[in-house]
Amino acid sequence: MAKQAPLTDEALEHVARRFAVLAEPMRLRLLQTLFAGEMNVNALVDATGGTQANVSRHLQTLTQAHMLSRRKEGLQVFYAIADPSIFKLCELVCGSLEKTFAKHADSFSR
Amino acid sequence: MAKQAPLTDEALEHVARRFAVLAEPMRLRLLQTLFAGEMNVNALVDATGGTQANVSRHLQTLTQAHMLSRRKEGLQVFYAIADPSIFKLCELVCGSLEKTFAKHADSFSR
DNA sequence: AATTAATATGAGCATATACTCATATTGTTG
DNA sequence: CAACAATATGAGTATATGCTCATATTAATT
Repeated sequence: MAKQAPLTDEALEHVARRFAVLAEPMRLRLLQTLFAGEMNVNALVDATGGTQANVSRHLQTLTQAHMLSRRKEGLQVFYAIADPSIFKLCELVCGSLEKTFAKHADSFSR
Repeated sequence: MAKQAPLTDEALEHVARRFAVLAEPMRLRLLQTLFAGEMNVNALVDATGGTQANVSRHLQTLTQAHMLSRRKEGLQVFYAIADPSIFKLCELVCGSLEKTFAKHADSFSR
């Protein structure tokens, strides 16, 4: 097993930034919706129930973090999940949450 | 492969909350330091270079999220990583970052 | 009991970011 | 070229959260 190299402050900020991108319910909702495959903005607006402006902004955030890819086709813009590690990340967190949930039940609602 | 069940709004908020806890450099620094094993607050203050007040607050946040355990022994309080999925989470994000970093290099510094 | 040590917490300020509304931009069609 | 459709963005407001300083709490020691 390799020894854990201490991360630089800069590296830590990058990691933190990445987690921050995932720390918004609407962005998670968008990612979850895109699990089914590529989709344009209007479809995402419909699927998530958000406003067009807000969805657009969140898509920008996800794209800048290289989590989504962006493909323009005429008037429409299609987004898709670009980083497959997102799947595993969400699985991990969900799984861990379930365990914690089972153990602590009541105290969990915050 | 099981079909992806759509998450409720409440579930999404829990997941987002969990990511948010990991979205702070100082908290990541604390977690990284604790990878070596249980440690008391003073040791963590020294290791991270943070102020006592700030470290204490972040430890509280991590503990409330069930990521750390807390053990009191006389005057001292010892914290340890309570959720092993943290290790994998950090590995995943770091690995993914490295790949993205390699690909996009310059555009990465934000 | 008084003093000291280790940790936690209240209050206040500064900053970041999510949301909305309106408008700009970009590309299509008649 | 005018009108329209899909997406992006500027400006402003509200809220959340991190940080610091000072002080409170808890437990040990003399």
